[in-house]
Amino acid sequence: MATVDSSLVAHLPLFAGFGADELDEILREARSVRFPKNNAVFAQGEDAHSFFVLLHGHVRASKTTPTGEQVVVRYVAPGETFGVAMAIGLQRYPATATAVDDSVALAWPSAIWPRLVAKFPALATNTLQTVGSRLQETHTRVVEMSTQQVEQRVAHALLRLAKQSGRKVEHGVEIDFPISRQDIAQMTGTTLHTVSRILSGWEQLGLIESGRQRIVLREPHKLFSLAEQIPGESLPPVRP
Amino acid sequence: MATVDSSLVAHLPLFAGFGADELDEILREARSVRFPKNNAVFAQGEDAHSFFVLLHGHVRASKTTPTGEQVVVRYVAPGETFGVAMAIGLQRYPATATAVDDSVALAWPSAIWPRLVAKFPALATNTLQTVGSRLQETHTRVVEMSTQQVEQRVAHALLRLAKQSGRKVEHGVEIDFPISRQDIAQMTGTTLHTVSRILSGWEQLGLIESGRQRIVLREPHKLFSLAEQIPGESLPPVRP
DNA sequence: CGCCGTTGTTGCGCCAGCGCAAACTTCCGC
DNA sequence: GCGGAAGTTTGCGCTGGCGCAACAACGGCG
Repeated sequence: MATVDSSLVAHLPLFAGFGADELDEILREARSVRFPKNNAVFAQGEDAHSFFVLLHGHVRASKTTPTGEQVVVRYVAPGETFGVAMAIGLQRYPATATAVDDSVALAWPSAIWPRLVAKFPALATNTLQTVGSRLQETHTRVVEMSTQQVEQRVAHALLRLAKQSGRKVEHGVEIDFPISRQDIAQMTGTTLHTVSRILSGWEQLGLIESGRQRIVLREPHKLFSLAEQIPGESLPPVRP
Repeated sequence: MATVDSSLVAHLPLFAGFGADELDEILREARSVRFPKNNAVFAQGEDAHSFFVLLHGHVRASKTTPTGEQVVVRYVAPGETFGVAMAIGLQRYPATATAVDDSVALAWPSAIWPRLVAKFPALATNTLQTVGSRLQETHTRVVEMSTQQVEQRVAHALLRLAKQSGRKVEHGVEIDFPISRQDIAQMTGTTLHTVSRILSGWEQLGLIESGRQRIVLREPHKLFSLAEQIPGESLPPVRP
């Protein structure tokens, strides 16, 4: 297995403050793994054998309830760490990770985490910041679900996805991986029917352009004002 | 200012793995602060000057939206850390902390966190576990809000509060601090009206006993089965 | 190139829970 | 002991969004 070029990952938050030598030492312990589109990286409840840094592609983390409903926890973009169950004191993965596109990740055995952290304490503080940010984001999501209408939550979700994984295209910003109405429903706590209706409405208004598992934001700014809208205020009419 | 007796806090997760000497050294940097009932410990947006360990009492952490709505993030029980904004990379507190009862906390200046962590790396790993658990809990909350009815969410909320801060009383388990219908509504993403109706219903059924800012769970087990109930199934009738 | 599974759209009826409003109870300070 | 503030209860009407159902469009595969 070819070693990973440290210059590719040196700038990642996980490795902030590390010198080239230290980085090499850490990377020597990693293997690079390829996950074809729609394949599982790991499954909820499974023994947390490894933790990962995503290099290419996109990974969806989702939780399944005892009654079978699925909720999307987050989408992992390149450069982000995931599967850090061991670091936060879990023996098993609390969610399922699925590659939504052909993806490549670095993987370390969870078992070496304690040793790595003992030798490189900055790993712990860097991970603490990462997990802290995720806690903030999840709190934001709780606040949104508590106080906003479905339409606003969907708008926020799209804007976040575009910010995290948006790609400039001719007519706006396209979300850079396949995502269905169902996925968006599971991110925002609603049904695919409602999401479909909302997106159809927005397409009518020219705010977005969408197809099968594909969404382009044509008017991110208008979408943003809609996301912040107080229910009752209405969007200014669109010029035909 | 009297120094804190290390035996009182030695067992806390934050200090797991520390010897008496190390603990003393850390505690020497702390001051003990008293917060009367209904006083703020810190406010959302304020400079994150300190982080805390709660010794006595109960603290509510809540977030306020730009439009003025409040959402309760969590209740802090004795022994728990809170206000660790600095550790997760924030300059300002992301929420407001209010003592809901007369409370006492240890406080460290946030500024010394980097120095403490450099000297005692276990602080970082311990905090990582704590923040990780909170992330799990918050995810659970998102899943509940996405998939469950209001009644089930309220039941779960009460059970969690009772588990965390329950006190055995004659007729059941009482939540050991003043909590209003409004507070529960802000924890579960509903309105105080709906919470009031639900609690009244449960009181009729003899599941709980409640008064002003006071709730006793009389039948935690029945409440639990109600919390897990698939909507549509009904609770077995109560014997008169 | 045609079949089939997956994904998306849309109409319709219903209801859980919200918004509003008003009355009541409990607690606390003076 | 009184008055006011804070918390709670309850009725009523409305509606956002869900559940169901049927259909349409797309794309991958043989």
